[in-house]
Amino acid sequence: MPEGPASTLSSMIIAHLDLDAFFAAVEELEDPTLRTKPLVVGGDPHGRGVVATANYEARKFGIHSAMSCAEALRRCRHVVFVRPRHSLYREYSQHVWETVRGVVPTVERTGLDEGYLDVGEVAATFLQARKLAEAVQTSVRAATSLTCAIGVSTSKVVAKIASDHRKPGGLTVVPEGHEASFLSPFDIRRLPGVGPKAEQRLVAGGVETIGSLAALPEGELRRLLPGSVGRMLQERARGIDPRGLDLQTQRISISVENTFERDLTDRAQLHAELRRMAERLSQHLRDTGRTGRTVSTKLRYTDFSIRTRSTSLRVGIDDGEQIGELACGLLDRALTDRPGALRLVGVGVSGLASHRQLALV
DNA sequence: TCTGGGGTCCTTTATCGG
DNA sequence: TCTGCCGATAAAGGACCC
Repeated sequence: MPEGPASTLSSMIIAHLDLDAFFAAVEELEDPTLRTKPLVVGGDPHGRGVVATANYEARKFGIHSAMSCAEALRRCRHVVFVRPRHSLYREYSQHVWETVRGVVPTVERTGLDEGYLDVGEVAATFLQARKLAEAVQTSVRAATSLTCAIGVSTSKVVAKIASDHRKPGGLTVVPEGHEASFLSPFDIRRLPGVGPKAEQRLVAGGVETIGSLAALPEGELRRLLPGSVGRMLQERARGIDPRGLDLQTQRISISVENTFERDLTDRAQLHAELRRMAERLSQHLRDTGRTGRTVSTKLRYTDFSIRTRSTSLRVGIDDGEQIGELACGLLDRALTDRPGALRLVGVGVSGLASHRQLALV
């Protein structure tokens, strides 16, 4: 693709960076004997755990993220299972992003292992952007021994699909003017925002590639994906995505949830579980100097359907007993509306405020 | 004994005061 | 006094993402 010194660019240049099999890669660095083995970071293969990350050895057996660990074990008898160590991943992640900011200062982190870079701030052309992306890859590797894939284009959506294009470790640059033709052949599911539901609807309507979504007549689009979602996805399928980098980092809600080893019906046990989770939540609130005004309880029934009940207070709270009490009341309400055994309960708070804000200023 | 845990955003519906 | 409308906010559900 041509990427010559394209005069002045009115549009953005955005890169998307994605660390390769991040959790698994960290575990391999911590224990190099894992490097040659199929590895899954995730839950209990004999319980209800799922795969968080599989290394590339494990992927050869068809193992991938979100698959149940039991299924992963069936696909490869000698796969090694490791429990996630999130605080370790956070440390590695911080180191990575500090390194990235040394090359491109403006970054939006969208997860421990991925984020967008404002390359346009440092590069004027796509040729320069490519050099910069290579420099990011080199420095991350030098600083942390981790590898990453990067996509560069004029928008978030194209940069993201580009970073996914050559994995692991690849670099894909899609210059201005080539966005739609680059996206066109990809499977519809690769478009961010198209999940299982939208995919099903689109495929039922004969739309299987991003290009055919881009070309879909207005009426057809409205029939398959009503509402603003459809229009937005079609715009993105055409490579049009006005979103800039979102640099604000404040949490909107925090929550704790737990799937039981076996489904639970006993009210006292459920209450005890909620109270323990409320205590954890409360600890987290106090550690970070925040309170929440809205408490919600989440129930997942055996058929996987989800109910939530929530209640709002006039003032924020951080007390574990109080949150637990409210959460139990909400659980009772939900179970009155729809009785049944539960496989998961959760409790969350939103409407967060930081009560040390004034003191810090 | 399929199917985690932590989030965000959007839409619809209910409720309430003016 | 009754009714309708409007806007704001809360509550609930759904889809999606890593």
